[in-house]
Amino acid sequence: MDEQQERHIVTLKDVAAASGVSISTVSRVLDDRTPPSRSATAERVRRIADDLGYRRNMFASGLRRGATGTIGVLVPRLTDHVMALMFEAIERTARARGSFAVVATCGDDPAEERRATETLLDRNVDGLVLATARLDDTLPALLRERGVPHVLALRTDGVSPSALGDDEAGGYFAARHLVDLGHQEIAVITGPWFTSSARDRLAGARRALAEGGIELPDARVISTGYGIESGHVAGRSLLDGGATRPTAIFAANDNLAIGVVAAASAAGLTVGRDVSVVGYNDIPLAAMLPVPLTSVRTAFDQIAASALDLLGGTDGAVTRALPTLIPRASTAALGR
Amino acid sequence: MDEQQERHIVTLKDVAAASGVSISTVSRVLDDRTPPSRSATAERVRRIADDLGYRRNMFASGLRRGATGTIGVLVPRLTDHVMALMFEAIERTARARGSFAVVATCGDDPAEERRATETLLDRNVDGLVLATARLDDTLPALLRERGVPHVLALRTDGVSPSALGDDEAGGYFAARHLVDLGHQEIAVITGPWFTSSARDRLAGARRALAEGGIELPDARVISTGYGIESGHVAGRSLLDGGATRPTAIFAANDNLAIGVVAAASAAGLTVGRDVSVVGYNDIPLAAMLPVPLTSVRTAFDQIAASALDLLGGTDGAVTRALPTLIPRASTAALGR
DNA sequence: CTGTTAGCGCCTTCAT
DNA sequence: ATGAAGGCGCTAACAG
Repeated sequence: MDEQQERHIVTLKDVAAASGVSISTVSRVLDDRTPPSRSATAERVRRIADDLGYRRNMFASGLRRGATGTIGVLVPRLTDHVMALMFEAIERTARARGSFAVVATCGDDPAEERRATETLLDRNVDGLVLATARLDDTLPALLRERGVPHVLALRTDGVSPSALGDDEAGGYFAARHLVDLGHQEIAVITGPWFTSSARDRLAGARRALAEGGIELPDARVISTGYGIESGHVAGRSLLDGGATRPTAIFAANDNLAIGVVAAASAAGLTVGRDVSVVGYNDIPLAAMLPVPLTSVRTAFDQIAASALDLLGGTDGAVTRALPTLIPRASTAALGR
Repeated sequence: MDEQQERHIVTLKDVAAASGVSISTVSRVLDDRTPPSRSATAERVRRIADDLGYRRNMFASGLRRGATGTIGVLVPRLTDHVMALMFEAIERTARARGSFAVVATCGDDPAEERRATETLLDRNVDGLVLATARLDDTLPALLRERGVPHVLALRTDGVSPSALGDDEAGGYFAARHLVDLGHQEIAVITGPWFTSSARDRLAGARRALAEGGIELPDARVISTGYGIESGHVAGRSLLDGGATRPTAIFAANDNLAIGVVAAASAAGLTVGRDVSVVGYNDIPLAAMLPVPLTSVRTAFDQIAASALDLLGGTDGAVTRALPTLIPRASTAALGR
């Protein structure tokens, strides 16, 4: 279809020459930020630009305008399914709003986080979405000082604008579900203590248990990482406990839950019969496990939308998207 | 530590003024592409630039130089663990070589793939890594015509430079492993037929079976998607078959294998005893499943390194990184 | 609405 | 080794 050989890259000058108007006119006609003119020349210029295969040079354009139509996203790692889902949601949302999302990964290392942030800022992003916040992190404060537009996603430092899931409610739903099934011996495995999500999910679970008049001794609360391995270790320590073994476990993350399930299998227990397990986030895999996993579904799209809203917004707001409990076979009433 | 308030962004001009030299000198001193000068002024300028918190404006710089130090990566989706692993490997490698990797996702839709490619090219990437190639895809041809530096990763169209895993060898290892365990009734579930990886893995499996003098009837070969769900469906159809049921299944992807395992559980079969299952890629989850999954480990880092090598290279080469079989509990000798 | 003019910040000849 | 000058492609004032 396209016959033009793009050996030479088409610039505004070429389009101007071909249309017999000035460069500025072309620039204005092709400006996508204003409602497009419907005048005859405008139409013609647009057609010619299209025929020639003109594409705006983002460097030149970005140099001149302030903004770049790019937002930077920082996540610990994309191999964490939760982060991949979050980023894809942000990417979709950004695209729908006409911008482009670039991602950088930084593991769990604050120094690396700084470095990655600088890298993104160097690329003149219009704003930053951080899915890395620790409660003890000073990066958000630094960004606030520097006046860099930013928003925290999934986790908060308690100060900067944040687009969160309602982790307290999610934790409540999960634990309430177990209580409703008649469980009394319940344990909670929560994520790293430096994440707001870990604390809030535990707080929600505590509320549900308190309502049911159920004790949650400290020995039944384990704070650990967010990886499968952590769940495996925690699960083993909970399930090997013989008589004191809990009949139900709320893992504050599907990875943890998967680790727990593996530990249960290894201990000869059947999940959904001998022990009930609830996860969190409802990653697609949850539904496809040998024993489908009950989980709390996080509204990633809603969080992404809020995040981009807040990026534009004026000052420190916090949104909390309500999650949904998805009951599956991994949880069952006590005593079958 | 940094005391300067970056209200005003520091440019070369500022550094020049503060050091009492010309802009061009500063520009030269700070040019990271050439071996850094060790002269007195050079050292001083570098120090001042650092103190002032100077950061090169990539737009201005990119506008002037041709290159941007950015490579674009195109993947179908990051929620596919394989793609997340591939991208992270590319990101790491790129960073180690001083560039930055940006990713775009495009699903399985060729039209969307074009759009995403244009988006990346608009951002003046120095080159493109595509992990999306279909055998019937015309995008690589288009890029070749246009002279856009690019390399295909994981999958090839058979023409453009490609950094692949040795899928034929991997398929061979997987099937050979099953043959060695004494299995005779073996089925293969392979990925979409438009991917070179699906075809090559099947070809390797065929070779191993042929060596063992084992038949692979067409009914025992299923070509499907690369998702868990596809594996579940395929697994069900293979395992429900009563007497004709295979004793071992090679799934050309861990997702497929997980789906098969779920189907096996649902059919009341114990994986590793009643049926052996081999996956492919050895995603971290594979080792953590209730029954740890035997899989063929893909050398993502090696593929990433080759990909970036080929991006710089002259013309159409193909590299194939040798994978490794990782035996686990999901495969066992026939008859226990 | 259109064209002219003047840079955005940086890099790179070309002279010194 | 250094400085002066021009321009990458685009956009934002400023006239007309």
